[in-house]
Amino acid sequence: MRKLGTRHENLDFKVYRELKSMIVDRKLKPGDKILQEKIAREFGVSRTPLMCALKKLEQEKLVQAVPRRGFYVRRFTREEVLQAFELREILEGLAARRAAQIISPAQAERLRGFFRDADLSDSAQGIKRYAEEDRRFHQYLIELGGFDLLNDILENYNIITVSYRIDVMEGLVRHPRETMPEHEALIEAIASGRPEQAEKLARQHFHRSRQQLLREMRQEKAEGPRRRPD
Amino acid sequence: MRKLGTRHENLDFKVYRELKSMIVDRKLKPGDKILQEKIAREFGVSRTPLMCALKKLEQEKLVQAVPRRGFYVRRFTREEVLQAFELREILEGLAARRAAQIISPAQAERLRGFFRDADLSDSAQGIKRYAEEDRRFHQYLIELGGFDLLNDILENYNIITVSYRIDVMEGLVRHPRETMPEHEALIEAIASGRPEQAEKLARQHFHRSRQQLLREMRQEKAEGPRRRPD
DNA sequence: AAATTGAATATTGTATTCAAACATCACTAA
DNA sequence: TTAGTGATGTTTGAATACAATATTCAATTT
Repeated sequence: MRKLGTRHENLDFKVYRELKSMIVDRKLKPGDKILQEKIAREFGVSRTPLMCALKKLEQEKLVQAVPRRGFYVRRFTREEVLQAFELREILEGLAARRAAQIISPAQAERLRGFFRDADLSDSAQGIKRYAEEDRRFHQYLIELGGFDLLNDILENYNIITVSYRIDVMEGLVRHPRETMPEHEALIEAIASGRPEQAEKLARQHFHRSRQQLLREMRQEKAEGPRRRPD
Repeated sequence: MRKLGTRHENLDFKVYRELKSMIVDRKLKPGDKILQEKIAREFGVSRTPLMCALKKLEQEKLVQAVPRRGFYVRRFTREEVLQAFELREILEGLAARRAAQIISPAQAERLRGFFRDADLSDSAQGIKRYAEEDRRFHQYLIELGGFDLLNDILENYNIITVSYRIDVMEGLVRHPRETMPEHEALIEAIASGRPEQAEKLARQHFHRSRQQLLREMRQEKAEGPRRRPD
């Protein structure tokens, strides 16, 4: 006695998902103006649900609304990317700790399966696969934490997506050969139920990536900051 | 050459703010159905901007949307309140650390002004004032951290609002006489620029509140869980 | 009486419409 | 040439309109 309208999915949500993936997949590029009429026609909906979807994306900071002028795909600043990493350091640290506390044997087995046959060469293919596995791994880790609010936050603020917005190595900040041992140690700490160790390792993992990112940014800045087209 | 439409504030945002404060102030109570026609008439707007505002509030989890049935004011579960505290423990810990790193003399002075002439008696008036000061203090602390993303998250997820949703002592989990010394120590650690100490104290502060909350919840459950009118 | 049906009514989700704000561009004046 | 001005066309923000779905409640059946 409660599965009435449930199943039904409103148009605006579909539009929201579609648009979001277009932005994440770079089909819409930072700075692009969102032509409502055009997108609405493409999606075969009116501007009403599109507008709603855009407002949602605005809240997530994927698009920027300028009143009376329209919506633009947002560009993340260096500062924001850094902040995303800083947040992940503590939030995924927390998730790792909780995961280690409540993990089931079946989950531990699945967790240990990650990166099992990773290709650590420098091939483009290998890097790409590793980057994908990296995302899946972190996603699963957060899931394991069972912290709904945390989950929502990371999801809605695209914290993770932002983290892969570096322009080299498929968004990876460090080379697989460097992060692989860290992943293995973290997996083992969680799978074997050692919360303190898991949290420490997760934080270390992000901390190192953040330091690396900082170094790169400083270097980039020193080399002469390219003008971004406003 | 960029302050064109800026200044203008769309209707849906005004409606959003108005509705949000109605919910936070309990003019709309958990479980209440939101009658769009009625609210729109009251606010003197059409349903279009109201709908948009409701979608925003849905994303923040202040209201729940049931497709084809409407929007309802959400009730926060005990679990959610606990999770809010758990998050604040680490997020405000981080904010405190950063605040201590970058605080200016003027800010330090303002910070030291908090709770200066707090009324620590048991009078309803005193408790209320203290609760208000508590909110302002934590708000300022987060501001001082200068962590925009963190700010947004705490704001948008109503993490702080949820924390004051306890039904006793104006939402305070512990008595002012107990928290006052903790506040003082934390203020001093930040104002005098001791990041590690500040983070430790902030986390301790929340940890204790969370433990207290847990105790109360267990007790309440043991005494017999009251049916909530569903 | 309790359950079921189904028309009447209300509400929702979306499309359409419209006025006001903004962009564009040709034209004028310095 | 360049800055300013106004005519013209777009785009936005919001109201209204409307079809689909949900709710209500009286009438009917069991």
